[in-house]
Amino acid sequence: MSNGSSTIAALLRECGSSRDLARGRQLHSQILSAGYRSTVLENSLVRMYGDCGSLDEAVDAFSRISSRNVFSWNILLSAFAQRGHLDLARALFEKLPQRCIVSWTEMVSAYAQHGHFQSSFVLFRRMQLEGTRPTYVTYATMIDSCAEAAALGDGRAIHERILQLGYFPGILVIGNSLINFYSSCGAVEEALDVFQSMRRRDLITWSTIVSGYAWNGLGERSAQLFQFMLLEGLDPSSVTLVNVLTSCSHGGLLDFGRRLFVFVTAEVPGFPVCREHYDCLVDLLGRSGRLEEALELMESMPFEPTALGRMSFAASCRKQHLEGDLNLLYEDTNYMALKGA
DNA sequence: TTGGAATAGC
Repeated sequence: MSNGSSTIAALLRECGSSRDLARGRQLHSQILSAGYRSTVLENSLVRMYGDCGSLDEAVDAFSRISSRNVFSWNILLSAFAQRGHLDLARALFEKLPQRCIVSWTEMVSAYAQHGHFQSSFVLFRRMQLEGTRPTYVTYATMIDSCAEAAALGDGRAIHERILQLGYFPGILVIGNSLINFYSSCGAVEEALDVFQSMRRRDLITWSTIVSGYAWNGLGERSAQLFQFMLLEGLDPSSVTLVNVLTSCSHGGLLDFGRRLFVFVTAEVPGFPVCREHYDCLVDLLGRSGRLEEALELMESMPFEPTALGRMSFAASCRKQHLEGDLNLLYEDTNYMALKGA
């Protein structure tokens, strides 16, 4: 019987990560008709609805839990926090019957992810004053917060603390966050120092450092590191390509980005090319001032551009203060953007 | 069972 409910919990989890609300609801009614009742399962339902973005149903499922535990509360908090309902999340947080390190970290992380750098810092301090010890996840969150705010000094201080606590170089995600932090602040040499002192590196580590160089306009070194990544036997994932192409856009690396796209899609067997990659390419061309090429690509690519892709193209046109012929092009795409949005 | 993995222009 408990076997059955753990299988259902896993299925619910799948629905959440693929945002398959319809299937989640279906499972929900199956659970009800089978008469399954356990807090684990009820918590999984709240989580599924939260992950699918249906907060009303998450709240409803929460309110029906017969005996709520600390997991139930944290899952609800996370549903509010991750959808950006910071006030709701905060109110819940201050009433929470039991508050643990996960609740604190979730709240700190929510502020960081939505650009409230000060609030995340204040809460991080309060948490320690109230006697809760941060874990490495909390520190990784704080490093992300500093990356988001480009707060080089604060991030360095946290880096120091991380070293004192011994969370680096041993813990992989701490290293990954630090690389992201230093390169977001333009401190690529420090990002490389972190990269080199890591004991273990995964695909995220490599793609973060490759992106970091691209983001800062250092195409040669980015390309070099990308080669090393392949030599290490790591295949770029779909996310890696989006990530690096986006960084190329930011760093103005038109040639590297274009070559990378061609290489990966042609040379990596079974690489899952999707519309997001084409959107990135359109964005890269647009930002590099190649508006006509971007438009050609939009018309010839094997996927319909997404609303985001169209918007980014329209933004490139607007940014370049188009005149003459290109004005027409702007009108067209603006129209497309409006239609697509 | 809950919080670390990502898709980043201001």
